Amino acid sequence: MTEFDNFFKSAFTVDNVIFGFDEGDLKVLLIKRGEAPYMGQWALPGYFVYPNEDLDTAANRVLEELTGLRHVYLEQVKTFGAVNRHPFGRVITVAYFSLVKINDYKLQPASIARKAQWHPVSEVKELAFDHFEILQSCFQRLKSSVRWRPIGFELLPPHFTLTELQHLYEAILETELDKRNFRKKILGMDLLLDLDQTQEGVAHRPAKLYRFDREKYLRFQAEGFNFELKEGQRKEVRKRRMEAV
Amino acid sequence: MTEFDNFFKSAFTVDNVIFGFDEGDLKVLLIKRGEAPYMGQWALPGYFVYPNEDLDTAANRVLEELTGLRHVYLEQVKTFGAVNRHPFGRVITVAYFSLVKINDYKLQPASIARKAQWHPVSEVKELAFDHFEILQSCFQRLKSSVRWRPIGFELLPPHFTLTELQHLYEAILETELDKRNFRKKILGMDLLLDLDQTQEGVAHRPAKLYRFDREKYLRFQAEGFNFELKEGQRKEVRKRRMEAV
DNA sequence: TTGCACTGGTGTAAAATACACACTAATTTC
DNA sequence: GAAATTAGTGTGTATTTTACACCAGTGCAA
Repeated sequence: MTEFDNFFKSAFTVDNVIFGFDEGDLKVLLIKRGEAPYMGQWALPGYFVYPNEDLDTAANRVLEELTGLRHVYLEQVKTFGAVNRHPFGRVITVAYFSLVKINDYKLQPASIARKAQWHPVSEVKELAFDHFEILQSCFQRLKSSVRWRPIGFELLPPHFTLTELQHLYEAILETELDKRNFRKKILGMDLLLDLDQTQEGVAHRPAKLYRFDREKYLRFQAEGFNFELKEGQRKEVRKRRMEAV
Repeated sequence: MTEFDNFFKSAFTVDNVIFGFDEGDLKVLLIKRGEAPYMGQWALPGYFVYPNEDLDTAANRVLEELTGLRHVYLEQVKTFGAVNRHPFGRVITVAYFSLVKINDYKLQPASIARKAQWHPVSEVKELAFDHFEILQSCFQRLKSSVRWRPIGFELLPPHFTLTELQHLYEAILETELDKRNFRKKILGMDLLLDLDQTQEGVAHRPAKLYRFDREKYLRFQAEGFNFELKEGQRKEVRKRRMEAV
């Protein structure tokens, strides 16, 4: 028993914004609440942090229980602790986002029980607690992270075409990119491995398949190489400035 | 009494990395611990979050108790919750950084009692708990924030010269900037108000004084204007790449 | 088999930005 | 009035971003 035990303690949780990419849409995995408060509403998956658990571990656990996936990209974003954010008492929550390849994802028993479902990010309008705000923070963070590090690949299957990759970036950045400039930039980073394979079963000229070369990325990163994807930003700003006039 | 009360609860705190700028050095306000654990060691100022307090409020309170300052720039950075980060029990801490003008800062009774002292960031080598890691995260965040938003002004007195501003940026970014390019870029942002005054009491040609035009900044920000300060980055990367070879 | 629908794939020129670089101007001090 | 010190200023080159349009390969249907 130390002086410590006299201080106020609170419940604390992690909430995980699980992003996936499918059918050209950026999606987020939500859960239909089966209990009060906010019964029947959609919410972010989250849970209490156990006493013997680091924060990252807890976030990974929440993710794995739902999707069965481990070793996926996970990033801590922000902590939400408004006094009244939970009607039953003080709960502080650490928000994470993670990136999963939807195809890898096998519905876990837990996720069926918890009625998990993918929702296009752009169509989510309302969530339990302050989860909508949390979602927005995480989406914002994903947007800025993706410009600096090639984390987009985490959302695609191991083999993908350049067009798929571009659509992914467009979904995340909520903008349109120029095909030629995008390809120039991405290929110029020298992070893609040409697999000498092409798509099959498509009713048009098949595209080449690539995979992300993680080893090369790590080597480049150590050398201080810069992966900034600037494209579309200046344009965006200019557009907004015009609109403002 | 709800189901809630059965869950594990933990103590949680905020820690505040208070940056200041003085004598050309970026500094951080540290406290000499007067109690176990880590008695006698330097630590970041921090305290428990009260039951009726939001996180930002707690961070502001910690800051005000030490410096007497309110309404300064404050940014949440990251939450640290490793199981054993505190020897007396589980403590989760939310790290913030804040930017204060050292000249405004009046030593508060509380800060004298707590033996607060400014330390050049570059000379801090070891801190209590995981505070060194926290400091590094916050410094890193300051570095990247300062490239995107003109928050540097928060560290300078209301009136300053361009050279002072440049030294500040150099201290934060840990690099040297070219005088002419820096001035071109900063003045081009059109955020500085020329005060038609000059320095006094200096033994050389006196410099013009400027102040930051916050209103204009807010207006520009609303228009989606971009304040990126890119200078020095490409150079840095290239240098590091050379070294790596 | 031919043509249509569809998506894949490619280069270049103009504009904006980043970078490197060196001298004159104004003031104090001795 | 000479020396010392910092303020202030402009231009050319390299790099990056941007805008933009056509031919190529495949499946499918007529």
